[in-house]
Amino acid sequence: MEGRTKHTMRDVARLAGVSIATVSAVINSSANVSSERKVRVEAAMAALDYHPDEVARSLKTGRTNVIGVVIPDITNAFYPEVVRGIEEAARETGYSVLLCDSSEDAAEERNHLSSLFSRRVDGVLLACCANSTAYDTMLRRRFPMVFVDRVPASAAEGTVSTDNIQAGYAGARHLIELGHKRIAMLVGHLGLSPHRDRLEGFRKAMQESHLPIHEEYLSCNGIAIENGILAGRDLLNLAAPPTAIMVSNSKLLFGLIQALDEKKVNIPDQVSVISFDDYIWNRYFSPSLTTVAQDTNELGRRSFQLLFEIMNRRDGEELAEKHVRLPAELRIRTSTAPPPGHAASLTAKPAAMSLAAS
Amino acid sequence: MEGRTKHTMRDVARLAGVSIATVSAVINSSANVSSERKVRVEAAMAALDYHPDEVARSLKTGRTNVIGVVIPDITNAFYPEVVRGIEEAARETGYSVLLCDSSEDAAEERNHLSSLFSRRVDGVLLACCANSTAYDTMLRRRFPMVFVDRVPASAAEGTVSTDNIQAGYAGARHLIELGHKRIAMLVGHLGLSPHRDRLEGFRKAMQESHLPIHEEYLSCNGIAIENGILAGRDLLNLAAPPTAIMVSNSKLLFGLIQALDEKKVNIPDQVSVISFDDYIWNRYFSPSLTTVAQDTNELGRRSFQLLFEIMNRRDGEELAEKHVRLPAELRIRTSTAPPPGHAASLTAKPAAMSLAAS
DNA sequence: CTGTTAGCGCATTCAC
DNA sequence: GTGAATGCGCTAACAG
Repeated sequence: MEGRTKHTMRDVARLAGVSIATVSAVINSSANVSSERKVRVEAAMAALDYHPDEVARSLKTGRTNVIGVVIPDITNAFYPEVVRGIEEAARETGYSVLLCDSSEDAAEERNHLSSLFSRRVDGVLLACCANSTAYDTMLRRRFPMVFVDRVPASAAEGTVSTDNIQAGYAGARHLIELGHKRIAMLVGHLGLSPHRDRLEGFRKAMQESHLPIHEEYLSCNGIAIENGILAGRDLLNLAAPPTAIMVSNSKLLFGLIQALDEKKVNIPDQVSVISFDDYIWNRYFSPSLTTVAQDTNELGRRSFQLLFEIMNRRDGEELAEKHVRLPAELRIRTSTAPPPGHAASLTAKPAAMSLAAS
Repeated sequence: MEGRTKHTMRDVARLAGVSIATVSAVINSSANVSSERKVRVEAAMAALDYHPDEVARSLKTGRTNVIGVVIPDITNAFYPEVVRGIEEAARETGYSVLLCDSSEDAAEERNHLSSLFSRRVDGVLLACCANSTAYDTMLRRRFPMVFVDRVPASAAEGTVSTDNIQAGYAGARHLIELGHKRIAMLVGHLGLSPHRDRLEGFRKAMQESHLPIHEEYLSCNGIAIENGILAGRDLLNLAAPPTAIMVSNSKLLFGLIQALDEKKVNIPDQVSVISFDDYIWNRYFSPSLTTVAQDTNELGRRSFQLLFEIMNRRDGEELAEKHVRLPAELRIRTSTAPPPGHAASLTAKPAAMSLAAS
């Protein structure tokens, strides 16, 4: 075998002394082949180091067994975990993953979607970026697609996300139960459903407790570190700064921590901090970080499963579950505490770790 | 346009009133087509929402414009940054990325490699896991392949990695210059080239300074958090515990921090800690973490570029650069300090941030 | 059970 | 410049 010689089914058939169709049959176990011939074919395949050409097979069958995954930023620690879940589920089902990073850019996203379409992937998983509209072209083509995490309001079906309203609610409840009344939130970007939803949950919790929401306590300028720094500084300069801050994203969190550090503000003595998405390092911060966690791996798995259903459904068939919504889980650590000067925190002791079911 | 209707070049040709070959020519700008006909073809393509079938094209041309990327663990924060570099470089060159996660499992890696081969990707980027041998099958097939980060000793060409010997040396030098003499290292896994190389650099620096290396100061049991916890506990239980610890991996670091925390050992007053690979959160730890950083994005870009060369070289042609080695950069923060009881640290003040060139 | 045959959609000779 | 014909490697429908 000298190197990368191309061998086709013809070669295998010839060497095994059978027809091409027989080779195809043993590869796909699509028809019954006598075990004697089967052995001969397998021996020939091994001898020639033959591997079926998936490209040719795809052209013939019209399926590639590849899905496209378009995410806004793989260096955002949230997505690798989702991708892992997708990849695992896909692999178990015989699919490969074409990974595309849109860099939070709508034009790039459009290009990727178009490229994936041309490559004839069987379906697409999309976490869309702000101002994205590329997907409706795909939807109009009846292209199998599922939205993950970042879900457009217009999606009639095929969405998988954490219940972010619940997540925002759970985080805010925790702070309220600790006795906080002046609670701020670094929202992130209102054009992105997770952020928008978390704010909604926050509002809901505040209203339920008849707590005022000061507009100057809300910041929705973006999801980068820089936004966190600026928003943090602004909050600390307020005449009546908040006693607790909820941050809807880890990058914003880093910015906030930096701003807090500049002013030598102590967590949690002077201000409590709670963040979304639980990363492994959160528990190694000091103080360790209270967060509202998502099951990122499950998010990935479920989104593949839903896509799989869509890819394989019969024409016009309805989905058993059009929208998958996963529970969020509050993880209490030491970055949240009763507000300064607050009396005993007995009533504030939370009863359960998970508020998802409330 | 009712949905996902299949349109081929035939349809476009018919609508434009030209032949199939003409359509192909305008798509590939492979031949001169009169501008009048060109416009007609383009209009027809737009009207039919036609997108060339890359599968068919690949079958015909023998190239897929897809590369495979096999990494051991996408949830290891190191790899997403590498993948980002790869993806950017690939996209700029018109390639897509098929992402495979081997879960640090040699058998899984083998399956992925085999699958990628069948899918006729044009080349593969591989960060191999321990005990991996699957790649030599690919190499024997003369399959274009480049090793990234984790490089087998046997690779005759096509490797891209950080100079980890230098990295280990730089980290150890920093500790030595601070005045440390009892220095430990959580090595990770000796079957993985980055870890092995960092240990070598560590040894080199110690020997240069005539400092002894106590075998009980070295731990090479694995790269998981658990290994870090156990190794950390062992070190602290020693009669003469180290005054500085070098950790070759972020997961080991988390484990070590946990062990230190259990014993209420203060960083850097009682023990200095230095880690490899600089992640965004490292500077937000308290104390902020001194690390030896790699240029992960560049690692990705360069590995794609090298693969690109290999994929496109003429038969037997030699590579301009067979092995790419990138410099590491020491980033000094507050987790490293002179050892307890050490006199003024004037001599210990490091002169430059980057020791890469030393 | 096995072999023959006709395309899948496209790029690419070759005649015109 | 343009168009008709051939085949990339495979599957599936059919004939033996």
